Amino acid sequence: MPELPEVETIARGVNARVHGDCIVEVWFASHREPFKNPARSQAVGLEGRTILEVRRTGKHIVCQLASTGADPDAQWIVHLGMTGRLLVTTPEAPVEGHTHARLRLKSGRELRFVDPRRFGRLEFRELKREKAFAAQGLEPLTIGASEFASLFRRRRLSIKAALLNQGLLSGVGNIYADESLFRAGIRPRKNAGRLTRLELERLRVALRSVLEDAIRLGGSSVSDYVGAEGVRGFFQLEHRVYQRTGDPCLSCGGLIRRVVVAGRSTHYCPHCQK
DNA sequence: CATTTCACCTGGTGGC
DNA sequence: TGCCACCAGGTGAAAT
Repeated sequence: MPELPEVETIARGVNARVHGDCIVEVWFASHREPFKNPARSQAVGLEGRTILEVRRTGKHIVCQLASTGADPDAQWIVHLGMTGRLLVTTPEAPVEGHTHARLRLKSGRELRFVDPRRFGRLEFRELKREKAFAAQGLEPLTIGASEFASLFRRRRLSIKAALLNQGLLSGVGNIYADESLFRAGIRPRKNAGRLTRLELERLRVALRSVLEDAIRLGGSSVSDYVGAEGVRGFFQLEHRVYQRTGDPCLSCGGLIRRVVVAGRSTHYCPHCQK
């Protein structure tokens, strides 16, 4: 579901509501183990910790947790998958279906993880033995021109597939891959290694600007995405190609086409993107 | 190796 | 109304 701008919006919203708060009690749904660590050990690790900060890294949400006496600092890492949501509620708020985790906080608030399709992941790390979470790929908001270009050099896959590869860049998903390729005027199926220096630089700038614009508008709410306080984003109103198959291109009037690239729906304007 | 395909899940939508 | 095929913001394992 969520890509970089949505995850950024959620992390900011959650951070504003829970930073400095203390986790009093943790509940996990019994039917599924959330990630590498079993639910029980995550709960034990989380309880009694103070949440120092909640921030985004790639598509991951990292909750930085204070040490408790002998235990060192820790992190709770949340990946929302396709349909995951991280909500701050009151304990009395009705518990909706597919709620997998509830963290009761000292302030009286509750942090909930809800995820119908269960593609999301939860991980607890104690920083004594494990290293702090780090994304594999580079951050598209800050990457420089030469670093960006070198990511794609000599690669034989499509530029769309390369943008989606989290080992190269962290945080780009289907919406923003399509939207940035449109802004840069590049065909999604074009071979990544054959892009010119000029095209790569157009793409880097387009990607950064489309992500920044989307963050400014609170992300894209395509179906049921909501931020921490249940507010929808508005960037879906700015989509120029994503899910606009058969609609007129807003630049040239030609029809937006849908193809499958890298196993994903891919939308582009055949006239504007070469 | 690099690249592609598929399975993992549930729910919504649109055609018949 | 019901049934069914298809689609969905992601990712990692298996296959090529």
